Amino acid sequence: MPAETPALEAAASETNRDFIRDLVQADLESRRVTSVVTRFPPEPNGYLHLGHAKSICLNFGLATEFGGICHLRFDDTNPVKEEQEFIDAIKRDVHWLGFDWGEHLYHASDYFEQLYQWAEHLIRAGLAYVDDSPVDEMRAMRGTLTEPGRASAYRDRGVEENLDLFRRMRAGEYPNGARVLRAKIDLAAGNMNLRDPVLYRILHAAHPRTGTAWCIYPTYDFAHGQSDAIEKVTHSLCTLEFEDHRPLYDWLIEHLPVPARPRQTEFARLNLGYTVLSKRNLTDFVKRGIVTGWDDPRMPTLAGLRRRGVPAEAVREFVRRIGMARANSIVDLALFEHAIRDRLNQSSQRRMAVLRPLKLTIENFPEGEVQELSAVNHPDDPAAGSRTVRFGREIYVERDDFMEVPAKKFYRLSPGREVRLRYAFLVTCREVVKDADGNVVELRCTYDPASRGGNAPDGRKVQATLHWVCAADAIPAEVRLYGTLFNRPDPGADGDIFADINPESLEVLRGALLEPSLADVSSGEVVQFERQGYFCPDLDSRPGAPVFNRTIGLRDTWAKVQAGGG
RNA sequence: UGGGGGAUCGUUCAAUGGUAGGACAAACGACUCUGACUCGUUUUAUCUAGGUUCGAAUCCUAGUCCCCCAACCA
Repeated sequence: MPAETPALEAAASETNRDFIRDLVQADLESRRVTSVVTRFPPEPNGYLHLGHAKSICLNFGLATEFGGICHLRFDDTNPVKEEQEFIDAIKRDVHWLGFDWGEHLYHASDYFEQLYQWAEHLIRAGLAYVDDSPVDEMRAMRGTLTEPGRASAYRDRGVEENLDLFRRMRAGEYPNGARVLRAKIDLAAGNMNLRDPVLYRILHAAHPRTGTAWCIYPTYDFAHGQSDAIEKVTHSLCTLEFEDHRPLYDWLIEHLPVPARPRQTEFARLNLGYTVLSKRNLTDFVKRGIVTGWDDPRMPTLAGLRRRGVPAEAVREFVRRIGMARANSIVDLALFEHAIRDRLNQSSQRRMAVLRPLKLTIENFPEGEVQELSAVNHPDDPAAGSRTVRFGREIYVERDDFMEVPAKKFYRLSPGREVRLRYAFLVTCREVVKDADGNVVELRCTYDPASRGGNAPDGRKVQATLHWVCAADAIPAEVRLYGTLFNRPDPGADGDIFADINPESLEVLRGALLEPSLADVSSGEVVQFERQGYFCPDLDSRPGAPVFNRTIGLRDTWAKVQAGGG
């Protein structure tokens, strides 16, 4: 066995292997690098979403596994789109996801002076020039996918003139768009990124961090690789659409006196069914009021998921399960939902709540009497203990748990049928009370006093167990049910993403009734409403007026049977 | 039609010349004081056509299809 580096020993085996981890491992073994430095480089022009979570888990995870470090670096080179609010939100969300950059917080804007000096370096080397062409003209002269570009009249300016003009650009002598600095590479290149890409543009705009110190800003291509080099990033990981930029990334690293030679590796971005993971689209939804904000529980943003009650562990587990590859794909939403349920099933205490109440009166239960019953908080975790629930003559059950004319395979409550009320008694439906319009408004039942706790002494079985709340002490609440924001797995595939918006993505239930202990659920805590799903208090809750979000429903085999025409 | 990538169960990720495997989904069954959870069983895949080889998802050749690129966005 060859001596292993500490970094290799640190690579834990419990993590899934993928081509990037293999590459890092190989780089370590070949001593191309001696330690691992990665970075997560968000642009602060919006909130982080699930797609970013994949990148965050990759970059921070890799660093942890190989004993390296991961930087958080804001790619803040476009003050027109970037805001402090987004910087703050991004930090909050990365932390929430469970990662810590420690002291390694950086900004591309920290390097503006160095980048500027390097731009002058390129000019002196005859590898960059100031172009006065208007945008339209430059676009026209760049050629097309099949035709080469043409040189602008300014391409052969002398070094001194270029230097002078570039310095004047910096000094603020020209308006936006008047001139740009371009690299001099190859106007006939098949790769459009090499047709003399723009390195600097004039932007008279205040930057969240540098204020008005600058009026010229480097483009992504000029800032990113050099920032990686300054930070001595060993593995610069990005998504597939930057693949074409790699030759430019390498060209700049090669022609500049940078302190390190980082390498870019691309992986496929995450796509999720019935979801949009594009900051541009998400920004539109916020601006057009299609959602209530970046943290709307229907949004695939980390802030939205957090508000909805999705645990960070579930997001990490999901990312682990989807793997890492170079092939474009659309991950099944069910995989994400499974990760959420899997996590919540372990961590959530059980409670009872009735979403759509139907009154149930127990005729042979003494008027005014209240019984105290014991209910376990978690069936698989005795340490979670139990609580007391009160039971009386009048209770509420779920409307969906009653059918006057039971469908095939429906084995809940119907006239004459006996069911169990969880933790309480067996009850039998004796009579159905309707209003003038024929709507069922109340069930009159009898109970078996000997079945206290839920089982009859004679051992007879019932087919269903129902959740319920006691009319005497139930607390009213608003409950918000969420569906997907889109009504097709590939929103926008026909060109108009707004046409695919699901108009029923939010259902608000105002008459829900909760067992009293639910008044004490703290924010951030997710509980299971038995037989229904996982719910958490929303930040819209007010004293005496709780609002709960449904994080996700339980798997519902009965609903499937019904949908199948049962 | 230029350049760069990619094609493996329904979905997604493995298998790196040697038995095509896992997860999710689906179906069926067991269990059940949650039609949940859990457990068991089952179905289904190497883009096509040639070639190399004892042996090919993997290597070669030729096709087909899909994605990205013509911002002074990232």
